[in-house]
Amino acid sequence: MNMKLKLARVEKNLSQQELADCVEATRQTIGLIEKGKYNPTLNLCVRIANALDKTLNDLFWEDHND
Amino acid sequence: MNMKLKLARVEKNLSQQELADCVEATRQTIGLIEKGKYNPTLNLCVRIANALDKTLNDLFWEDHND
DNA sequence: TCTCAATGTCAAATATAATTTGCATTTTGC
DNA sequence: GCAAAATGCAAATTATATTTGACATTGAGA
Repeated sequence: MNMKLKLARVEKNLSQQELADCVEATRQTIGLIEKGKYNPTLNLCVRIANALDKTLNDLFWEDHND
Repeated sequence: MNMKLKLARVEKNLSQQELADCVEATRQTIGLIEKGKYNPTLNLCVRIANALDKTLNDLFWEDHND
């Protein structure tokens, strides 16, 4: 479950459909990424980050310092 | 051309083949990503970043503040 | 020069990300 | 309660990331 992405989207008052339109993806793809059931491509991650004024790390990076 | 990735790999004294083995990918895939001719998946980007002790932003984020 | 490791490149095959379509379920506001 | 928007879900299809295998090129060292 990618909470960071979902929170960033909701903070911008965007529906999954609206975000999908912004990044030229489909609603389903956004939904799956938010649910963590997905392995998107880098380009799509970058488009999403830009659309939400975030960085890759903000949305997709987990610090596993082990 | 993804210089940041190439530099991070060379700093660790890893060949493309060795990095590929670390992240369970092929030499060709690593080579293409370094050449910027490629759109890897998020999982692979994360594996590469971890292998090189870097973050997603370190290797794959360009700041286009416009 | 002669290897040999490292890298570049190409084509074909495979794995899987992403789309499309349709319908079910849940919210939200009237 | 009702209607519409938003989200979840699943199968079939398309697009493309990744692999496999092979061969060429480059650079460093013996």
